[in-house]
Amino acid sequence: MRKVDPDSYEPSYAQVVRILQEQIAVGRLRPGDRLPSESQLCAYHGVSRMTIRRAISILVEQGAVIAKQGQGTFVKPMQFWAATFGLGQLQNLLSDESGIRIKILEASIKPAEGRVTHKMAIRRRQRLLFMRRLILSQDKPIMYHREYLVYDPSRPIVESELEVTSLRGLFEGTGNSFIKRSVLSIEATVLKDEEAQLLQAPAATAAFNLEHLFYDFEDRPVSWGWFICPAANLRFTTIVGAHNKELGKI
Amino acid sequence: MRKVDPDSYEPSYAQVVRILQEQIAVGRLRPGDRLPSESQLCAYHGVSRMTIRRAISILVEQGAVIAKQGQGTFVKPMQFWAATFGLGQLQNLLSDESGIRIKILEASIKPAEGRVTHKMAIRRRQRLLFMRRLILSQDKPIMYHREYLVYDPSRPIVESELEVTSLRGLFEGTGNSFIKRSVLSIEATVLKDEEAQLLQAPAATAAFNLEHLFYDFEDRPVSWGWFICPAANLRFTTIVGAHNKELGKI
DNA sequence: ATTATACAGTTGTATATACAAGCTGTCAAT
DNA sequence: ATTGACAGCTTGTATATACAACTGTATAAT
Repeated sequence: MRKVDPDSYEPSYAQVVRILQEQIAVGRLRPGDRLPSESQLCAYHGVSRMTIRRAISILVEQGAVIAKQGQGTFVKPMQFWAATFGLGQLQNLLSDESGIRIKILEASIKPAEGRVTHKMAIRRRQRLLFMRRLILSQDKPIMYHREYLVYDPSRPIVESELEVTSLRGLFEGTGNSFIKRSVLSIEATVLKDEEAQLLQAPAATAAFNLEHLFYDFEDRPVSWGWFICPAANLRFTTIVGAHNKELGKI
Repeated sequence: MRKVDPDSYEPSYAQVVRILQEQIAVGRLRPGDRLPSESQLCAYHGVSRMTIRRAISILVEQGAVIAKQGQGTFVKPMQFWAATFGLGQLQNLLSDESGIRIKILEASIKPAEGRVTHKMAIRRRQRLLFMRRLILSQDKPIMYHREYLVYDPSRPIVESELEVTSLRGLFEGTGNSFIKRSVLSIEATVLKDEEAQLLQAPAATAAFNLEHLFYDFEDRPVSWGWFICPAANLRFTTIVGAHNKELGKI
């Protein structure tokens, strides 16, 4: 079993993390097994207990092990529910920055009606900016975006949104610093006729519907919208459990 | 501004975390702002630097702040891409443990053909157990599951799977300890005729397709399957950015 | 036999200390 | 004006120490 090399450029605590991760990934340590106690690891690796604790606390954060006071630290079994899917995958889809273009289909002022007033917590008939965008990759449409924006002179969000023509700007862009948090929601849907036509997809195609609701620092909604992305363009993948990156990214 | 109370039951480092989180959630600290330096926080709260560091490292883990050596620690802007969706939501759907029942539609031995041999990395015509399950909630079908399992006498996974009639067993259940990791993938699909009939849904309904591929500790695939869940039954939601749970779970 | 007590071993919290590494501005030498 | 050295700040790594909280076991008292 490998030990910590104090002369390595890699910090001691990181080495301990890596070594323990490997032990788990290889199966030397199996779910339910107890790790060596902190003092044992100290003695073995020749580092202080705080360094060992730092390493183990990282593994606890990752969800790889669980520490029980008075008993020891144990390897966690794979938790199906622990799986998480990140929007980073969407980013991959749109990574070829250059080929991405945004086409604005509509930008009009509408009075609020129906669901919008409720979702955005505003008065009926208050003026809203309604936008429809088409995200193109190599001039082929891959996503369709509809969005309501509050129209408030004191908040220059609308103006900055109008300037957004790159996808980067759409998310990390100008309006970003006005937004404190956002509620996101993913549904599975079937393309409506209008959507299918715009996305140049056959009718009744499966698609993801990513709904977003942005709030400013006063906790007022500022934007409500949806991204429609045909299933063919998007897939969320993740790995849960022990996996060793070095071992050939299995 | 609140200080750490050394007499509280709550550990000092946790208090520091909470206080800083509140400062961010309330907008007292905004994206891009620099936090007080560690030594300033020490002096203010009357705790040691290690305690402050521990608190800050937790915020760094959470992605709320970013620490830059030589410069300081800064509040992170909301990162759209940082959003993650957990399968825990699925668990909610199936939380009313009692009402859930699993109906086995089929359990037959088949020789491997086509895609399966590739996905599970086995020889053609090797014997596989093929299962079809229907997950019912209050006797109404909500999910449809198809799965291939390797049939290996030395690995008693198949036997344990056959006994699974509760959903808990399906995931956290008996076979769990044999599985080291799993690759999960979510797609949007449209129900096929067979699926729609089984799920008592109209044809051409939108649905999620959750594909899973389980590996054992020798990194051999042991199970490949899909959950089909109509969109009406499932929705993934998450919050990204600064949110204050105490502030009325907005 | 049952119940306390004590003890050893574990993780959890907290402090004080030292030095390394990185950034920025100031000031002096060129 | 440019360059270089340095001081003063920041976060990063690592150690040694002390005590608290918890668990399980062994031992002693009842």
